[in-house]
Amino acid sequence: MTGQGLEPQQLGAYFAFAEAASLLQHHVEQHLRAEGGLSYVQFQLLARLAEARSLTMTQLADGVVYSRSGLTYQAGLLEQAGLITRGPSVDDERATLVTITEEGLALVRRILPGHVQVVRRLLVDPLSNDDVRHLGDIMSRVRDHMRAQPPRSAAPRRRRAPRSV
Amino acid sequence: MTGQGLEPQQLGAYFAFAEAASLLQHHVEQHLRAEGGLSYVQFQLLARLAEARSLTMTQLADGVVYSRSGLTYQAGLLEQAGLITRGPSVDDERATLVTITEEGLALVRRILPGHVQVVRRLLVDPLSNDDVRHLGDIMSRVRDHMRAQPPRSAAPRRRRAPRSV
DNA sequence: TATTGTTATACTCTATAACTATA
DNA sequence: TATAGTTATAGAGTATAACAATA
Repeated sequence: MTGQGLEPQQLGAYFAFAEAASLLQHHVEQHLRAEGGLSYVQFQLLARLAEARSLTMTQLADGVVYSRSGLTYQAGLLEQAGLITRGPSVDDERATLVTITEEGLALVRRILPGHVQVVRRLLVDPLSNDDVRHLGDIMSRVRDHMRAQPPRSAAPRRRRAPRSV
Repeated sequence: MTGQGLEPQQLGAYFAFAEAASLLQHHVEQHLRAEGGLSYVQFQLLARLAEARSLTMTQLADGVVYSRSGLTYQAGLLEQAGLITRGPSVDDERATLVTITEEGLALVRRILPGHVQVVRRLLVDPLSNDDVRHLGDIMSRVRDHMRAQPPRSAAPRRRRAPRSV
């Protein structure tokens, strides 16, 4: 049964979680921009491609971007910068296959160590090994639970409520 | 000693944390916009004011917004919408005192239950009481550790690296 | 001199709707 | 018909720099 409110402890956990995530993201973004001229989204896209080498737009979008056109926009920037290329897919001629270039790989390799160091310094250092294990376990479950929820990245096309403020 | 890389387990915890935070934020934003026509930032500002009634711009900015002008912009919107008022401070005539209106309070009261329910459904429900306690503890420590790091909200005024992509 | 806040401006990013093409 | 991707467009948001006023 999904109850009503939240206990103070639960609310506190939520607030701490939200602020920690916001702070970490802000620090990481500053580092990525200063070090590689990339936004967080751009870095995530490149990091995925660094592992997979080639992905379709839809595969690339999943979990990173919440609209199709948003990915097209970012892919356009990354292609202009020579970090990726886009070409047709042989399996499915509707699809666009995105491939990381040597320059893209080089950029990821150059930035990644510093990125990891920021994460270590801000997130890992203040925690014990046990904490980190717990955090990974808890967050994996929460993530999987949310992934199973309705709205996903490039899936269905829905409306949007207007901003009233 | 702050070491070099991160173990797979540590990296996994970071990825799960980052994705869970992104997903939660996205769901919460959708709810806030649909239910109250507010962005997440706007809701955070109002929620703070609902508790404190009155805060200076600097106090209000802390932990929510990372630039002064960004807060001025948001405060302008909230004031236009009749949710807050801005006036001079008696203690410090440089300061602007932001006060939430009855309408602002009513809006927060109307939205908060649904907001809490989203957080419960997505973050709290898949966790045990023990998990939640752990999460709160871990995140509080991480948050405090990051708060103690150099860059803070409306503090010093620094440069920004150009976007190269 | 340092701090508080605003303004002007430029830019990044996101998302909806309409469209093309292939499955 | 459904899916993959692009384009056009409009709007929201952010941040830097320059500025005015008070401490």
